[in-house]
Amino acid sequence: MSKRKAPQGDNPNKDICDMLMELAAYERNVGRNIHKSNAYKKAAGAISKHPTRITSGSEARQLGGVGEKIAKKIDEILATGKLNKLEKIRNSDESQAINFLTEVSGIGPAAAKKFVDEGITTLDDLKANMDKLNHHQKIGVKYFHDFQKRISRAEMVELRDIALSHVAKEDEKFVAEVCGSFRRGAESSGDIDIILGHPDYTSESKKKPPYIRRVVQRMEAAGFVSDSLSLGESKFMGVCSLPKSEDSPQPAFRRIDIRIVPMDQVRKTSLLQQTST
DNA sequence: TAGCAACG
DNA sequence: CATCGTTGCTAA
Repeated sequence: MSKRKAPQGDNPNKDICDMLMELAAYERNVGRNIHKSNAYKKAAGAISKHPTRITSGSEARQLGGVGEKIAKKIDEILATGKLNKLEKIRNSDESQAINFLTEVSGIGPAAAKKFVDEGITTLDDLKANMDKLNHHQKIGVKYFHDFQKRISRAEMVELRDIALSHVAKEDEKFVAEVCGSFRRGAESSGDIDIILGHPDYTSESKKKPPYIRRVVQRMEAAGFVSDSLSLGESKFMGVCSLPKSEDSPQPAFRRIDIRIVPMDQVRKTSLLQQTST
């Protein structure tokens, strides 16, 4: 489906660009220095447009966006194939802890940095400091292991059927579609994403009817939805699971998103979203 | 209430 | 692939 980007898929300086982009990510997420980060990004962007292999830092400087410091790093990369600073960053306890904490739903770079500064670096640390977490983060900790797991297509079908039955019970005029990778026929998905439309809500409508809240309330009452991460007029993000049956253990808890879009955009949106998860 | 953080 | 819209939280 998707084509080549534009400049060149065969970047002769890819190794350099990758390392600069990694430094950019580090400066943004750990150093919390957006300007340094942007400088690295700019340099990487300029170099990626260069059609031939860079042979020295000073050559790179001609391209613009590359100054003395980055030029020196390029020399080191050309000489040794790696960057000492980057090696140290990769191995640092701080980076590893931040990278881990970021895997918890609701913890982004800023919160991860703050926790690490306070000495909170592991899942157990988080569990011992639940009072320092917001609601979303608490859910992220509670279901950390479940959220790491993929959802088989068979389970996705079950989740879909349950979810759509609740939607239909709320109002049979709803149109509902599961989008994301499931729609493309993927054998597993990371979460379940449902798009909702209703004939009484179109682009022309002035106000958004409280459809989402009603649907979610019904799903909660039925025990299908167990937690809410956020719930607004047009979007719900939360947690659901298959019903627990007698002999089998409690099924995994899954992330579920429900969005309502104007009726005339349902098809367009669900098709557009096909590239996520 | 504005502005940041996080998600998708 | 980055950007942006939606939501929640909190400082002022």
